[in-house]
Amino acid sequence: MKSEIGKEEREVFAAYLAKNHLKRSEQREAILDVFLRSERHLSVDDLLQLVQKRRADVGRTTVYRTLKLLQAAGLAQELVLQGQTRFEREYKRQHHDHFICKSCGEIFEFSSPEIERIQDEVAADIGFLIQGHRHQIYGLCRPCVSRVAREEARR
Amino acid sequence: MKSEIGKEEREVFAAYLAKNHLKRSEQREAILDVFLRSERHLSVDDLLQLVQKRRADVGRTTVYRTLKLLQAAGLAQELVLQGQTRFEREYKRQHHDHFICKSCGEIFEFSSPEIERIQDEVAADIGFLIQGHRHQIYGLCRPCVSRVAREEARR
DNA sequence: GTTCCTGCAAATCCTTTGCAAGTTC
DNA sequence: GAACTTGCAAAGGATTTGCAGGAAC
Repeated sequence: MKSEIGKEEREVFAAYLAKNHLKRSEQREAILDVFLRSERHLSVDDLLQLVQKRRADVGRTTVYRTLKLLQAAGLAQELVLQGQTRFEREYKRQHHDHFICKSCGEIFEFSSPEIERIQDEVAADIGFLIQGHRHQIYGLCRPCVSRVAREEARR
Repeated sequence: MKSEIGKEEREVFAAYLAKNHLKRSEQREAILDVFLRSERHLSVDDLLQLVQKRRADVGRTTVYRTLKLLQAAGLAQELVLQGQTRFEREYKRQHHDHFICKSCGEIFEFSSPEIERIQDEVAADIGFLIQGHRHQIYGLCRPCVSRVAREEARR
């Protein structure tokens, strides 16, 4: 079972390490495994805590260092949401952007080819070569909108 | 002359201070003035240096604190571009987003009602109430694209 | 006079780095 | 054995906070 999850990513990581004369280690594998199993947008602390459940001796420093490797290998991507740095899987995932609920912190993903198309047009107008983008929408998610509405009504 | 620039913003700031039982000070006025005169996207350091040209005794702490007030008063807005915190004028400015050139660091503004419209649609689909957004596009600006192309050709 | 501001130094928070000991190749 | 990795502690950078003295109301 364990070996099924993220098999491809594991190979990509192994290849990345090999290509750069780096070594595998139990810590790196544990971190990658936990990272791949979590579908969420993890902070360094989230990841550290999850990893430490499995191996209590893994240090925060190693998590930071491994995340850098995962990014370099194209497996992870860093986002800064509401001032918080988070990481998500990147490998072979469709590009997407984020809604962030300011009330509950929930993060929703979205993607819009139409928006991307318009971006390209705007960029072409000023001769800008796009290499990447970040698009974050803040507000309240449906449950929080309802909750706030109820609270308002109660006053 | 001096009194003409940002007259309205000065009034907004004065009103904000009054409403919150806060006091005016020469430092705050100097910071606001420098901030309003600069059309760029300033880091705290940029702003500090500019302010200190006028009043060498203004401390970094005061700049931080005043920027918080300017944000609360709706006069300034914080952006995080390429990991750098910057501030720009917000009062009565049309909403806009940013292109950032990774090579020269130049920042270009853009706005697209069409993108905003699509955002609204996507948000409506999931019942999300939009309160704000950040949309940043990274890449190379026209001059840098040309420069890079020339450099490539020379090899 | 009371309340608010200011600058400094110290404290925090997040992240990176130096290093000695342990692993992988 | 050589080269790389680890965790710790220390260093860094950015921002905030405690506080005593100074300014605004």
